[in-house]
Amino acid sequence: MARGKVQMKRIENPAHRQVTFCKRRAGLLKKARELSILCDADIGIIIFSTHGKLYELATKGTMQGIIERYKSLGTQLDAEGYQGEIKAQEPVEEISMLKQEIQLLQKGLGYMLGGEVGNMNLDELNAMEKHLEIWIYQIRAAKMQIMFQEIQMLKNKEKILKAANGLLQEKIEEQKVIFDVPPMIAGIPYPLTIQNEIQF
Amino acid sequence: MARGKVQMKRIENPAHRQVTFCKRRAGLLKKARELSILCDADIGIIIFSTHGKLYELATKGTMQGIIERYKSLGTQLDAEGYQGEIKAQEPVEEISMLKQEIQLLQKGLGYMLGGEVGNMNLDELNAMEKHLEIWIYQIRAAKMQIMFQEIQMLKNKEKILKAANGLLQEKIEEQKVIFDVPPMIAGIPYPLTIQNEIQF
DNA sequence: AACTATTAATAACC
DNA sequence: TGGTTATTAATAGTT
Repeated sequence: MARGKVQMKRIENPAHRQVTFCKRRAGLLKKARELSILCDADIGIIIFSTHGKLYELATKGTMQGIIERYKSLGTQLDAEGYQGEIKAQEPVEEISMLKQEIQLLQKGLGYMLGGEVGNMNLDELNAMEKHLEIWIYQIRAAKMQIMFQEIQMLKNKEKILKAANGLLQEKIEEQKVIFDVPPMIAGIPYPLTIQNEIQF
Repeated sequence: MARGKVQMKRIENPAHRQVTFCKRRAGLLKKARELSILCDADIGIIIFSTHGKLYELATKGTMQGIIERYKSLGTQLDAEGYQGEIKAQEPVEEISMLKQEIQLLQKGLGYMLGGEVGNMNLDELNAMEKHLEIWIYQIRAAKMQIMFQEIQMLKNKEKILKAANGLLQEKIEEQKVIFDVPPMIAGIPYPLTIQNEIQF
């Protein structure tokens, strides 16, 4: 659209191609944002450059959200059924999702804190902030859950071990009574008096 | 781009909005195809209209392929780096600091999400975002620290209890040998075979 | 859906 | 990279 019509084929000159990629990519994303605002559409765009660098846009929620929406709709149309559930039931899946969220968060922050802010209006910034909040919440919640689970597990272990210790002590006492054993010299440290101190 | 400049906000007239959606959607997809051809980029676009209708474009492979590529890249980047050094000062002081940060964060969020954004300029928003980032980082790091400490403590407890159990068992064995006691009928569950399952 | 008067995007150049 | 400008491309309002 300027200084001569362009042929619709791959630009061979790498420098030229890079410049065009930059400019047209910006234009495409702008058009997408405009369409989303004007027509209230939810749009997700993923762009991989020749050398595999990722550029993305998600106009309403997150890319993750759009992909899930896409898949949920896709599986309706397609009997093949893919892997549908991204609902993070499996730990591995959860961790994967977490990492994605973190990446999104970082990307969003980078976008905002970089020089691109000048091109965003207040509504866009507002939306970005809401996303931020959601992302943070999700990340925090997921991590908390994992850690709480570990704590719960360890507490259970402790409980079981304490109970086992109790039984063992009882047994020793029984044996002492039955066989009238004199107390051992090398005393065993009483297991219920563990200090809540942290040792590294 | 024609017969008058357009306001960047949602078109309220439904018929008008629908027409614009059609035209601009076509334009967007055309631009995407051009970018893909000219610059050899792999592009995926997902569009959901207001009423949930799906439009999509995948320039090279399938949308599925693009999504998988996107996800693999997302999970590839590891979220290391928050192992940060929060100087474990006095617990009370730390908690107090934490509370202050949370208060600040909540205040900031309330401010931003409460519609006051209109009165803030881009620089102010930018500053607020940076604060947000810092606050989140600090809160997360501090919480992590506390939880790691608890986990560490519980692991130590477990270790000590296991050791104690071992000693007690040995003692029982000794007594069995010394006094030739027949094995007890009510066996004690072997304490080192605790499952890593979570009980609530 | 087709037609244009305009605006928006951008190819080439710096 | 990041600007400028001559042109082309997209499209808002209209028919």
